[in-house]
Amino acid sequence: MTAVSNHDVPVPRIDARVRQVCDAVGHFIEYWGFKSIHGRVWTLLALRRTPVAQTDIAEFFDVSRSLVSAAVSQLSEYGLVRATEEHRNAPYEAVVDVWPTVSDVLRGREWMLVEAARVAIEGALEEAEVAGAGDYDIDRLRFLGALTELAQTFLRLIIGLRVPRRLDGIGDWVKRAARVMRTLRALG
Amino acid sequence: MTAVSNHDVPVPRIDARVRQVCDAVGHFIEYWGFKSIHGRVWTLLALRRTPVAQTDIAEFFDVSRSLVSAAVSQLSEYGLVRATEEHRNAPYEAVVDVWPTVSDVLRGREWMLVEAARVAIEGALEEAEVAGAGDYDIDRLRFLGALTELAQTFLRLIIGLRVPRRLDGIGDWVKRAARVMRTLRALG
DNA sequence: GAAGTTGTTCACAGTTTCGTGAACAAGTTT
DNA sequence: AAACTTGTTCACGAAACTGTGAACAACTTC
Repeated sequence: MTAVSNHDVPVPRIDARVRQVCDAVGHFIEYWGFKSIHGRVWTLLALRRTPVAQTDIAEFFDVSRSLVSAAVSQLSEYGLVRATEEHRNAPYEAVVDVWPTVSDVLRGREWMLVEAARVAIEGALEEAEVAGAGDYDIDRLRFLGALTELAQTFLRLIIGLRVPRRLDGIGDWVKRAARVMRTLRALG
Repeated sequence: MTAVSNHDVPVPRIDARVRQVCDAVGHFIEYWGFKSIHGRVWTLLALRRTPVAQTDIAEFFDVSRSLVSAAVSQLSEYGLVRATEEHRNAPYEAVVDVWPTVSDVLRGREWMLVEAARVAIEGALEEAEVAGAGDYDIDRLRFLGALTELAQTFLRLIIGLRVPRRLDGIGDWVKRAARVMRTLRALG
């Protein structure tokens, strides 16, 4: 695929649309601790019918091969992408079932953060009992403690959740989830 | 409060514990699009029984007054903190009910991101119908579209949710939420 | 096996982010 | 009103992040 032959083959218009989808997913997951390039690469692999080589990916997004190499290797570690063959130059495909990874991230990252807060609050409460609360409002501290436990309850449950993997059945899932959430909302 | 008199007054040990709590909260909210200093300042104000001046805040965290000034003014815009009097040097207190702000953030930030993805996917699907799908798997594209709608359903419901404001009653809330989440889990 | 292609590594440039300190404005105290 | 304290603004460093290009290693093809 040299420059000359490339000149004669017009880029399909669908490519531009798919690129927009990849960018949107990239932006979205940027707010979830991943990098934009990870979302873009995963989305492209998820949408392509056949596995894609790193060179193609780099060309598609107009970025360097080094960037794609790093992104693919990290996505591979996360288990979000896999090589279709054994050898080094094998093209990659997306792992469509991303929930195990999302679940792991929540368990690893969010849980640790909340747990650190809970421990700190616990320590402050003990110190307050021993040496006095000083300028601080102990009830507020207890409230924060209760909130961390609430967060941990949710995290535990969300981690155990099952998210639909295939297209069929997702409609029902949405409806049932909506009904349950309405119930939850009424309780608040 | 000069350097000399300060030398004689030992820093209460509870302060160090509270600082740890503030740091933990700061780290946590860093993953939610805010800055660490915002979480630290809000937490200190929330835990102090009386309003706090900016100079005190800066001293407490050992950061510059300029940083605190910016942080407080942004927290003020968010409605997470408020001056207790009208004049410029008034000390600040925390707004404990943070849910309206969290809700706004979700509505503003997350919704826009998901909506952008949905629109892009919609466009790609239309293009595929007109000009053909090329190398792409249309079912996968439809699946992504269904996921964005699922996400939007959840966002809509979460935005309408009520989170407890006071300490009393939070225990019940946690229990009921847990029961509902177990139900949801069983559906998945 | 020589030449070309693909993936990896690494030092580096461009940008963004975080926080500082100095200068200034606003308010307080004596 | 002079001296001091407090809050604001802004230009600026330090550090982190993103992506690049060149050099190299692993593979393929002719």
